Amino acid sequence: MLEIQKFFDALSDATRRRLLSMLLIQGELCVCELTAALDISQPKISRHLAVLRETGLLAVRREGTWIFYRLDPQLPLWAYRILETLARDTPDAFGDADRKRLAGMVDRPGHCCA
Amino acid sequence: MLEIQKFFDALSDATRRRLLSMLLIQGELCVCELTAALDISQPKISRHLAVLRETGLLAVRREGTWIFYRLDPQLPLWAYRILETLARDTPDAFGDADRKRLAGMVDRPGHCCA
DNA sequence: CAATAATATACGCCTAATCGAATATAGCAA
DNA sequence: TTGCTATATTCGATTAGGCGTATATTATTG
Repeated sequence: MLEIQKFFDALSDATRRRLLSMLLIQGELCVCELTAALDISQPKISRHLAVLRETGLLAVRREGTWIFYRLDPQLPLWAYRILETLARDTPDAFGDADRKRLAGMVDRPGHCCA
Repeated sequence: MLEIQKFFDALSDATRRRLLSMLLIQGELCVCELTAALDISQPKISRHLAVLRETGLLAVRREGTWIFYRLDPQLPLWAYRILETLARDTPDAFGDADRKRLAGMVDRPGHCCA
């Protein structure tokens, strides 16, 4: 069950807010995509993903060596509402740049050139 | 201007969330009312009110020795939305008890017995 | 069985936030 | 002025959380 205190603790860090915003807008992403999108070291991304996972905000799926994260589909409505406001209505300087870096990433898993 | 980082820092503390919820639901309240409602020491309430004020979330009005706080009426929409979800839709164990204590308070400023 | 790629965790260090207790300030009334 | 009430601030101690670096794990491929 999602605890309010842990929920807001999670949101108090900018990296974690960027991760949540990306996942809300883009859907499922793997660690390497998030690392490229935010342009942040892999251990740092992994640690913050672990915090979000333990908080109960993220669901995980493994596919080979890749590990895909997404917002937990069972998120309570109040939590989802707040995350949606954060991702869509907040004047965040990062959102655009992060999505641009993701779009420019080469060799994205699941995006083979067909 | 309200900074996102400071906004979420403010929400990461339970006492500050309780203060914001009370002010959103009840409107303007003075420090002694908030102290009674939350049943928390006056210096602690004052310190957290100062944080919220400096963050840009609260507006202040003095009337004699009383100091009344309310949500800043100029709050950006995204911030107000999040606070509203917090105050109304969150399964918070404190909200009901806090309001009950406020209702039971005697000698509330501005609530003379008529 | 290597060797490599993707991801996760452990370790020390450092900064920042919170607390209780004590004290300071401001307004009002006599 | 003195005293009283409401509110704010300071102080020192403790604790939690973030960081970078290094290392461990897990799965795949040859």
